[in-house]
Amino acid sequence: MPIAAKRVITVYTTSANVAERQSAPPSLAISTVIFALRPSESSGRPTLWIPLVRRIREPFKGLWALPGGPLTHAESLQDAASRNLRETTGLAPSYLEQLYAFGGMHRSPTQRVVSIVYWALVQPTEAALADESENVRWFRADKLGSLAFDHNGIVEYALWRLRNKLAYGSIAYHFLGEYFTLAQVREVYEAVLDTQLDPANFRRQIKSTPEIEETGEFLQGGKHRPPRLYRFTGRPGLDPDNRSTP
Amino acid sequence: MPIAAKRVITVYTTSANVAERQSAPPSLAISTVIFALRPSESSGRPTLWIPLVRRIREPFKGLWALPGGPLTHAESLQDAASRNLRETTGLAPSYLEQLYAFGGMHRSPTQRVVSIVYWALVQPTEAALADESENVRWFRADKLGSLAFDHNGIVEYALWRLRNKLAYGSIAYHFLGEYFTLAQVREVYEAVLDTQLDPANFRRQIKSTPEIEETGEFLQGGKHRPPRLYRFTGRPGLDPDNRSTP
DNA sequence: ATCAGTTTGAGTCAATTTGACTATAACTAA
DNA sequence: TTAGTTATAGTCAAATTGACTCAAACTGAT
Repeated sequence: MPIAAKRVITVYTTSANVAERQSAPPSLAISTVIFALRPSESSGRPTLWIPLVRRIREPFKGLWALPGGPLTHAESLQDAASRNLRETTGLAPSYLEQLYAFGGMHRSPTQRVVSIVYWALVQPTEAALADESENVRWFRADKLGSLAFDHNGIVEYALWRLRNKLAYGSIAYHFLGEYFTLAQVREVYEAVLDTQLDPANFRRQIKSTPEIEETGEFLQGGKHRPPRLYRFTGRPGLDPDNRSTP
Repeated sequence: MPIAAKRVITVYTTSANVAERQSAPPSLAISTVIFALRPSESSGRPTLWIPLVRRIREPFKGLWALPGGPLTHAESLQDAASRNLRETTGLAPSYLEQLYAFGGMHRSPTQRVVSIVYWALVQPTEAALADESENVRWFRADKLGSLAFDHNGIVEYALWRLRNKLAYGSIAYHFLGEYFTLAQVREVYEAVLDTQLDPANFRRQIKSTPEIEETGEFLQGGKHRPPRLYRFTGRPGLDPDNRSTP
C-alpha cells in the first residue's frame, strides 16, 4: 500500500499581507439566497422577502449578509447549502437550485474566496416558522441596505434569475403549498414580476399547462365565491443536482 | 500591525486513504466545454464538435477529458477558463459563459475536487486554427466515447444548456463570423437542435428580431442567387461575469 | 444563347394564440 | 333582500405561427 506524499502548507486565517494572500489557495464557501412571499406591512399584498444574517466577525462585522459557510468534506454542494440554511435560519426549502459560482479576486478584503451560491424558495408556512432573532432578520427584496461583500450584486442576479425562470419554467408553485387557487398563483406572478395581470387571461393560460391538475376541493372560509383548489403535478428542473451525477 | 494567525495543515497530493482524504480541503479546478461547428465527414453539413485533451497522468490516464486545470491566484474564474483554454487548445472563444459548479464527492477517486465548468462557442475559422495533436483532438458531440471523471455528464448538461439558450436567447451568432447569411443562421439551428426548419418561416422570424441588421453586401461566389449578408448588433448575456461584480 | 436546376426571398392563407373586454355564478356582509 | 366582491366562462379582434406558393437571381450544362 503506497504511503501518501505529504506537503505542508500554511493557511492564513486573518489579515495576511499581499504576498501571503497570493500563495494561499482560494477558499470555498457556500451561500444561499432564500426567497419567500410574505404580506407587505403597508398594502398587505404578498411581496418578496429574503432572510439575512448579521456578521459577527470581521470583515464587514455588523453588516447583513447572505446565510452561508464553508464547504465541509462529507457533503455535496447542494447538501452543504441545505444544511447551512437549516443551521443558520431553520428553514427547509421546497426548491433549491444552484445560482452561480462567484470568484472575483477582491470579494473579500482578507482572503481570496470562491462562493458557490444557491437560491431557494420556501413556502409561507415554512417562512413563518423561521428563527428570527437579533442576528437573523427578513428584509424586503427591493429594500435591502448595503450588504457585506458583493452580496448586493448576488441578490440582484438571483432576482433576475427568479423572474426569468418564473416567466418560462414552472417555478411559481414552489412558493405555495400542495393545494392552491389560481388567484394565489397569480399573486405569486404579480409579486415577483411586479405587475398587474388580467385574472381571466391568466387563468386561461395556467389552466392550459398540463402540469396543473384540477381537484374536487374548494377553498372554504373566504369572503366571496369559493375558488377551486388545484395541484401541481410537475417535477423539478433538470439541473445536474437533480439528475444523476452531481 | 497585526501578525497573521497561522494554522498548519497537511495537503495530500497522491493516493491518500479515506481518513486522510476527508481532512483535506476540496481542491478547485476550472474546465470548459467548447463547441464549434465543423462539416461532418459523411454529409458535409455542419455538426457540433468538441475538442478534448488526453490525460497524461492518473487518474484516468489515457482517457479523453475536458480541457481544464487548477485555479491560480491572480485571475478571476472566467480569466482562468480562457487562459487554460488558450494554453491547452490554442482557442480564443467568441462566447464564454459559466455552466455549473460540479462538486459531488466521488468525482475523482484520489481527491475531492470541485470543478467550476464554463462553456464556450468558437467560430469555424478559429476552430480550424486550433492545435490538433496526439493529445488534443476534436470529437463529434454526439459520438464521444467514455470520458474521464464525470465529464460525459457534464457535456450532456452543456449540450442541454446550449440547445435551451439557442431556442430562447440570441446565441447562434457566436458560431458565425461578423457577416453571415440567414441560411447560415438556419444551419446553426439545424445542427444544434438536430431538426429541419422551413427556410421561409425561419427567415421571417429571424428578421423580426431587432438585433439583426441588414447590410448592403452580398455573399459572392456561391452557386446560386447571392444571399444578402447580415450583422448581429446585440450584446452578450447578462451573467455576473459580463456585468459588474464577478 | 438558352435551359434546367437550385437557392434566395416575398407573400398568401388558415389555424392558433394573445389581449381586452363582457357577462354570469356564487358567496358574504349589511 | 340587496350591494359588494371574487370566480369563472366566454366573445372578438389583433398578432403570431405553420404550411405552402411563386417569382428573382444565379451557375453550369447543353
